[in-house]
Amino acid sequence: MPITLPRIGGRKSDLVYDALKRAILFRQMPPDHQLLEQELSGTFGCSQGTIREALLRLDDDGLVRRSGYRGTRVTETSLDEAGEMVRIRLSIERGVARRIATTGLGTHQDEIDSLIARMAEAHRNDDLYQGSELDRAFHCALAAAAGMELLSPILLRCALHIHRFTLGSVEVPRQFFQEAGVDAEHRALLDELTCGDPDRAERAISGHLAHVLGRWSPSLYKSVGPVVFETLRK
Amino acid sequence: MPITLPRIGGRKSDLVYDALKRAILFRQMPPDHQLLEQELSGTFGCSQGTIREALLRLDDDGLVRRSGYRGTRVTETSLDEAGEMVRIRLSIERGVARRIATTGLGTHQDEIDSLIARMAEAHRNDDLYQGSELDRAFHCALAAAAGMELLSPILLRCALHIHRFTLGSVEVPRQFFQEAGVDAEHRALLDELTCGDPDRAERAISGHLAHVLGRWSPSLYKSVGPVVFETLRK
DNA sequence: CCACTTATCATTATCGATATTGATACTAGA
DNA sequence: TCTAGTATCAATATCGATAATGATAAGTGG
Repeated sequence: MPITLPRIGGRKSDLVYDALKRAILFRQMPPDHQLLEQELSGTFGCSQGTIREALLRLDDDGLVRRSGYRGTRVTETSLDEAGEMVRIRLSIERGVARRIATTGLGTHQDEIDSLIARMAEAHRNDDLYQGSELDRAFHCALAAAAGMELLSPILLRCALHIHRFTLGSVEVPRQFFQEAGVDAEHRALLDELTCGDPDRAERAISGHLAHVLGRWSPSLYKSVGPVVFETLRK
Repeated sequence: MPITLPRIGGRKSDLVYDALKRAILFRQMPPDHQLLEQELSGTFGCSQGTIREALLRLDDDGLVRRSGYRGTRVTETSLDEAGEMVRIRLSIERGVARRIATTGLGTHQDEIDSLIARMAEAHRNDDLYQGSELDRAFHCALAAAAGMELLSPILLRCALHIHRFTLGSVEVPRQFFQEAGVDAEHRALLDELTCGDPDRAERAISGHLAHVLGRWSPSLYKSVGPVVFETLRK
């Protein structure tokens, strides 16, 4: 019987990246907060180069801004920009939904099922960060299943900034997050997506995004405007 | 009189990044080509860490795919994915155009003028790579002027992959590129954008993208479908 | 012959030290 | 006092060497 030991090893830069990302998403590090490579290398007990690698990734995520030789700072966010992210995300995911409706999930079926399960798990454990990571991974996997892998990074980025906005300005009651429905909701979404009808699939994904956003951040949802989620692409 | 010397210094990783990017865009390194950090460090005469930094950036651009401990390879491209990039880009730029129509270019005026001038210069020198870099910077600056700076990276990425597709499968006659009209074209676009009428601005940017794409890659333009460029957002 | 372990190899990941940069405070001369 | 030049400082950027990883080939007991 294979006993589970605490995962030792793995890339240190990943740990640093995750820790910093978490801190930024939850506003423990507010916008404009400065990050020093050497200081962080002390904090995390690793070398400056490892910190640098994590910071480079955060920079590409748009969570920090690096200006050569002059330091690294946490970026700002705004309702407007989050709104734009929502619109782009919606546009991408509509296309993804339509394509999945006709081609199915292919080899990504298992991966996607597993992601839904792990998301439910994270929700049970009340792990917001893990939940948001998995949610992004889930939608990203849908894009991959639709054969739009080059779009995944864009989608990932949009979702990340949306999550950053919603997590940073938490208007969310705890019990919502623990709500058992999250699991069923994703499975229902998946059923609609694979039903074979593009219009129905598109409506399903739009509805899902509207529903979730409306609960997590009513202000952002309102700012984008409900009508945006209702119109069909074609 | 300050004599102009060849720029020495600057970040080495930038030089490496540019050189590799160019090679990928022009298909001197085809999809699936493997890039070895140590070999490249020899080629470029710098350390492995510097190469790594360049490769990380290319990875974020989506031009290469790094899989930990297992190597770095040039990614694939396809007509379908390029088409998606075009649609996303169009969607973003329409929003940018509408906003610029109402708010103007603000402090970005000079920067944008300068970019147009440098683009014309690159065209005169027949420098395709520089031309494409500046074109992306131009559209990116428009987004920034519209106050959508978080969108810039996404736009940049879309444009990059579109350029990669068009540059990689050159159906382009040389004389087109040297055509004097490129400069005037961008200035005319700018005039339309700042005319104050959102609908007109949106039509202008859509027309510009359709026009340019149609000349650079008729097949991609056709694949996306002309009608996509015609419909108004609102 | 086969499952399972071990060795080897190609490649990336990490480290600690040092070089470079850009901003700012300081200083000497007109 | 002003100003050009210089020293200092807080940062990142780079380097060369070494460690860790994953894939695969080679060996080993059954």
